[in-house]
Amino acid sequence: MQTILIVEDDKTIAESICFILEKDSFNCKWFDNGTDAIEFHKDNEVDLILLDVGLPDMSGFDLLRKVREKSNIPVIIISARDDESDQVLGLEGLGANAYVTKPLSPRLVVAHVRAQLRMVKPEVKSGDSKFSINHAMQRVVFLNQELSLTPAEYKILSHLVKNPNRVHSREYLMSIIWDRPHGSDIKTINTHIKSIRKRLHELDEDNEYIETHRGIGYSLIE
Amino acid sequence: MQTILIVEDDKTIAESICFILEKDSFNCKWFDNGTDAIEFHKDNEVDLILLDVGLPDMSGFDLLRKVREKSNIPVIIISARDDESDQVLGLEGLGANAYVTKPLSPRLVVAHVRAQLRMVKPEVKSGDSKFSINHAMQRVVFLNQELSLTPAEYKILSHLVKNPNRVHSREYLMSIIWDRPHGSDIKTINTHIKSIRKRLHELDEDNEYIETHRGIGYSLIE
DNA sequence: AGTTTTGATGAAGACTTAATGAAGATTCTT
DNA sequence: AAGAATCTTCATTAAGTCTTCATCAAAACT
Repeated sequence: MQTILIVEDDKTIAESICFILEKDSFNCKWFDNGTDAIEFHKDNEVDLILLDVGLPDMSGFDLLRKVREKSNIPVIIISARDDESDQVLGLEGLGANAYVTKPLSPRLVVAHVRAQLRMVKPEVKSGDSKFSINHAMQRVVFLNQELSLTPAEYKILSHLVKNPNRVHSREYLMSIIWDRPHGSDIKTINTHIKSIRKRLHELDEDNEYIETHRGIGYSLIE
Repeated sequence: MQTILIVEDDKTIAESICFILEKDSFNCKWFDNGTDAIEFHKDNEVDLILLDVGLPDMSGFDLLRKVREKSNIPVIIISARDDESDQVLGLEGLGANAYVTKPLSPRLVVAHVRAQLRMVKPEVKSGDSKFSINHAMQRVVFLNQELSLTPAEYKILSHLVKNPNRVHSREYLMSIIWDRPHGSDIKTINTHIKSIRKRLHELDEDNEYIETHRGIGYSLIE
């Protein structure tokens, strides 16, 4: 059974979506504020989040940001605002996966949920890797030792660890660092990679874990 | 490099989307009708389709249906009609992955593209050929070993691997290397082919995989 | 065969891209 | 507001890649 987290302060909307989702045999958890939702997400396995951007206690985008620090699950944003810049900000900057605007029909929402869940990766077991992630502590563990990383370094390295053996473009890695579109130099990534490599070298002098792909970006080798 | 297929009969829209996607280092292929697009999709590796439902020769939904017979790649539907039933039909019935309505901003489209591709499953190996492509690592795999290639070599060889047993003119191979018109010598290709051959010989001394077609170009033999 | 055309080859130089170290700007803390 | 940590930029150096060129080899043409 897959669990959908609904964060929506309008009780009527939330209930009707819940109703249809549960009829569709999803497990459904509703919160009317961001704080509780984050708390729940921290400690429970959630497969998808339906997120209203207009919440009483925090912006939906802030919540999305928090969620993205921990996981890559699909997030569908519900918004009353049809304003495009919000859409781009949510989607591009923070990795939301779809966008629906109010007034919304429960059926359409369910269609989106299905569309997203259809393509979620089966989780890859971390197994024998030398890397792992301590979500709760915001730390990357390397050779059983916790690395002390700056926020940007953590964001980059944890993403590489979650998606090893594939190339990530500088543009993409940049989008991981920033909360919002930010016009700074793409070469900044080189510097962050440099310092991550330095920290890894301190623990394991011989090996090169982060590979450079000329003209494209970087990858982490397991 | 990931390939995006754009099926859109409005040239202005298609070009502006292409422009931004290519700046974002996607490979972009545009068709203004469904028939050609299906043909291309049949023979080439496509990572995502941007599909306008209002096409001259067939309904976008028909095209989506055809595509779904072959693959599960993400499809983003572009529609002038904001009518909900169309959305549900496309999304739910045929497995489209997202929906944007006109008028659309190229930036928003790109954001959707990224959001979708972020969660696509790793490619599955194709089978009996001695060549395959590791998309995620931007590497060509030959006899189960990953070739270390320069960007230009990768572009050429991966194209040959995707389209084996057919001759590719030097002019065309050049166009694959460059992002923009570039006035350099057509013989440059000879040199790139030379170094690709050299790398292949290191792994398999006897055989000649890349065939020269005098006065025309090269082909890869399976 | 001899001539012409086209491709292969190896190597040099131009060019592009990345790594590096350090300084300046920004943000966060106290 | 001061100080520390972090992020970004910059200049320099290093490495890798692309293109060109001269020469040699192979095929096509007379």
